[in-house]
Amino acid sequence: MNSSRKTANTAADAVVELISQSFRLNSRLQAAADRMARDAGLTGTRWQVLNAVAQATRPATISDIARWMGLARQSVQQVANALAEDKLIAYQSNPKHQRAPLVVVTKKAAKLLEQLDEQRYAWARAVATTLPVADIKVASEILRTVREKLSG
Amino acid sequence: MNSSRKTANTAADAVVELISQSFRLNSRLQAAADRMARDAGLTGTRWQVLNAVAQATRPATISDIARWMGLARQSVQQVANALAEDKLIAYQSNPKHQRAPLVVVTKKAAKLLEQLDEQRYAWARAVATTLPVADIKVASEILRTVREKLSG
DNA sequence: TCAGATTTGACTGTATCCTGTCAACTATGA
DNA sequence: TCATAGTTGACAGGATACAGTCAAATCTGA
Repeated sequence: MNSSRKTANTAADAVVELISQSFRLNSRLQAAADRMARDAGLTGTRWQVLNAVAQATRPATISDIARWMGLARQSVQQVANALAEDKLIAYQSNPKHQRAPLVVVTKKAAKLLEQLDEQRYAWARAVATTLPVADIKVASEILRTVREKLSG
Repeated sequence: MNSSRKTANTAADAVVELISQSFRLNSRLQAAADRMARDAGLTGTRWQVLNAVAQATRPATISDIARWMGLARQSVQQVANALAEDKLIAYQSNPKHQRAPLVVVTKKAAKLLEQLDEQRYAWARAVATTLPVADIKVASEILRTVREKLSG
């Protein structure tokens, strides 16, 4: 297979190459997340949704979570309903919108997330070795900026 | 929603943040690819598989393509079979392995890819504006290195 | 040479993830 | 106030993406 594409000469070439790397990395990340979440009885996706709910600075609606993750509203809705079935999240009535309840994680889920967070950091420390922190931060910023250009 | 997480203090923090950005970006990229491929009668995924087949330096098997993309073998197999149904790829007998045919794009697919490549570069040029090329390349390298740490 | 390990495509079943549609609810502006 | 536009969850259907299993083909090492 072609593992080394031609060097990027223009900014557009560099962006195309970055997108290619992003796609290829994401497949591996999803697989890694699936493996890690498996012991906890979760899938990578359910973990990500659960994590997004937990990380929200204030109780959020399904639509809020979906916008934050960049996924379609209905994709998150389906996963969230499955999580609610398993008592990992709970819906609370939303005074601002009768039809759009606020989502919170249950204690049961909080414990799972705590365990998974340890695994995640152990994994992250292993990945971080030999990588310059400054470069990692540059990469984060680039990804964030590209995403914002797509979201707007 | 929580749009600004706490600043990464350690290398592990930086990696966790990078992964989060990668997931969120990928959702948007997939959506953008789907939109672009739609006019050509493709989905984002079919375009990516088709592109991987076309980019291969030599005729590759489905397993080769899957390893390159980072997806499960059977995931690519299913998409490839659909592409073959639509006469966008063709299977050629593989002298090295009777059971694993080599995959090539058809002329029909080559034309589609050419059109899509123009759209992709126009898109990439728009995204590239205001982004330092050096930073984009740093990001690419980081993503590539992280992926390789996961593949091994 | 040749038995065991590995690779591969087909098949099955489950979990995402998307688009589109609908009705309920909310926000906006005249 | 009130008609209209926008948002939201439920539902349906199609397209990935995965794990697991099987049989055929290939590879490996003794």
